[in-house]
Amino acid sequence: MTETPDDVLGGLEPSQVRLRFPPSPTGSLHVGNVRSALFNWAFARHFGGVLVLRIEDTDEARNTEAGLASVLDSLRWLEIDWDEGPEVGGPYQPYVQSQRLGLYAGIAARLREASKAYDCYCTQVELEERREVARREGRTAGYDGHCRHLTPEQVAAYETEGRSSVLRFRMPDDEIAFDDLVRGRVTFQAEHVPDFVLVRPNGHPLYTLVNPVDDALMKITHVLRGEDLLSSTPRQIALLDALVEMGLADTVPKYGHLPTVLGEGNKRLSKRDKGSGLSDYIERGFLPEGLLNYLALLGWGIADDRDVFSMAEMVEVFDIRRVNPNAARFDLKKCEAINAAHLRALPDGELAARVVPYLQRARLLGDEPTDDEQAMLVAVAPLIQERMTTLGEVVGLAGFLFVPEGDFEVDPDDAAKLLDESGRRVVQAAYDALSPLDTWDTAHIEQALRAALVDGLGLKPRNAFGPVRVAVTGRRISPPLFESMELLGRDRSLSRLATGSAP
RNA sequence: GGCCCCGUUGUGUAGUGGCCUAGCACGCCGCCCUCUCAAGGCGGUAGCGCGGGUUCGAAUCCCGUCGGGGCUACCA
Repeated sequence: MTETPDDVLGGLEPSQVRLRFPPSPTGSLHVGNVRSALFNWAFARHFGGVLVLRIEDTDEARNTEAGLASVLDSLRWLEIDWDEGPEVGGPYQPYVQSQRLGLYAGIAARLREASKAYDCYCTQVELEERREVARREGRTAGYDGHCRHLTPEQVAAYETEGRSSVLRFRMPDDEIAFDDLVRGRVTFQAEHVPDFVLVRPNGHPLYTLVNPVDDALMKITHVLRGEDLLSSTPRQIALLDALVEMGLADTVPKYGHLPTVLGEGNKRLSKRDKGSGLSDYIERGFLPEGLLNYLALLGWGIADDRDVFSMAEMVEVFDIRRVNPNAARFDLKKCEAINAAHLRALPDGELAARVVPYLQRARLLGDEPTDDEQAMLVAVAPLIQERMTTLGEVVGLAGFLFVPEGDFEVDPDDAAKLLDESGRRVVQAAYDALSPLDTWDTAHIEQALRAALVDGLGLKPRNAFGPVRVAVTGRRISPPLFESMELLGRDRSLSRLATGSAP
C-alpha cells in the first residue's frame, strides 16, 4: 500500500475538523455517492467534528426541487446526519450554491483585480484547433495561455470585434504536490495543469470556482471524495493558495481520494447501471446499516477477520489512512450476505416492525395493521429472520399468513411437482389426521402428521411434508411447516388442506 | 497522444524483507445437521500481472514492462 501521511489532523484539535458532502440535487443518490457520504461522515464523527451538507446545483439543467428532497430523504434513510446545511442552517449559510451566486461573483472580481485570473477571448473553435495540434505533437492538450498577457489594445480589439470572454485562472509556474490522505504524495508539473475557466461569458460560475471557494468559505479542513477528482486537485489547490494569499481563505484543506466503485467489468458504476441507485436497495429492503456496512468494505475494513460491524463501531475506529487506494468492484452477493447478517442480528420485535411497509406495499397489510396482525408478525418474525437477505422477501416467505383466504393461491410450478395424484393423497391423509386434533399447536400437529404420514404411510419425512407444505403455504419453500400451521390456525390450515387434496 | 492513480484467488481484503508450504470474509463445490429453504458445523477450489535486478532470503525494496481506470470541457 502507498505510504500515507502520518499527520491526518494537521495540527488541528480533533473536534475542529470540518468535512462536507456536496451532492448535486439530481435525484436519488448513487451508491458511489453514498460511500463518499459515509466516509466523510465517519471521519467527522470519529473526531467529533462537523459534517457540512452542501448542495451543488450550479449546473441548472440537471437539478430539480424533487431532486433535493430526494437527496435529503436518502441521507435520512441512511441515518447519515449533518451538522450544517439545508434544514439545519449554520454559520456559513446559505448551503445551496444557487443561492450564493453573489458571493462567487465577488470572489471572481477579486481574482481578476489581483491578476490571479484573466479574461480569455479565445473562441471554442480556436481552442479546439490548438488543442488538436498540441495533442498531435504529444504535448498537454489544455489551454495554451494565449490570452494570459493581453494588452489593453488587444482587449479593445477583441471587444469591438464583439467577442465575449470567460474568466480563466492563471496557474502558477511551480509544480504542485500534496499529501493525499489515502494515496500519499502526488505531484503534478506546472505544464501539465493548464489555466482553466472559472466563469462563463454569461457570468455563470463553474464547478472549478464554486467548489473550492465554498470549501474555503465554509472552512472545510478535510476533503474526502472520489478518485475521479484526483486530477482536478492541483487546480483547486492553486486556486485555494491564491485565496489564502489574498486573505479570502484560511488554509487549504487536506485531500483524500477514495477508490472508485466499479460495476460489472471494469467500468465505473454509473447512474445508469442497474443496481447503482440507492432507491433500488431501499425498495428491495436492504437495511441502512447493512448497505452502509458493505459500502464501507469497499476500501476499508474494521479487522482482518471480521467484516460485519455497526456504524458506531466504524466511527470509533475509522482511519482514513487505512483506506485502500484500489478501485473496488461492487459485489451484490457480498452486499446481500452482509445485509443478511444485519437482519439476523436485529433484536426481537424489530424485524416485525421493519417488515410492515413491505407487506403493505404488497397489499397484504392495511395502513393500520390490526392487533391480530401485529401479533402474527411478532410470532412469525423469528421463523423468517434467518431465511431472509432483504426485508422484501417477507412477502414470499410469510405472505401466506396474511392473504385473505379467497386470494390464497398455490404456486403453479410447485403444485405441478408436488400436488400430483400421490401428493394429493398425502394431503388428504394429513387432513384426516389433523381434523380430529384437540390441541392445535406445533407439537401436536407434528406428532399427528408424523404418525399418519411417516409411520402410517411409510413415507420419508421430506416426501410426507412436501405436499402438505405446498398445500398450506402455497410454496415449496417456507418457514418450518408445523409452526406455520400453528400460526395459520386450525380453520385456515384445514381448509387449505381440503383444497389441496382436491384434483 | 499527454498527465495522474491503481495492480494479492471469481469478489473485497490481510500482508511494510524471514512468523507466507500466502491468512480472513463473500461466492462456488462437497459433507454433516434437517419437514423445505435458510442458519449453523466441517472440508475443498482458487491468487502475489509479467520480466529483470538487490538480498543468505521478496507479495513486500529498485528498474523495466504489461494491464486497468481517471482526467485531458465554457460537466461535475
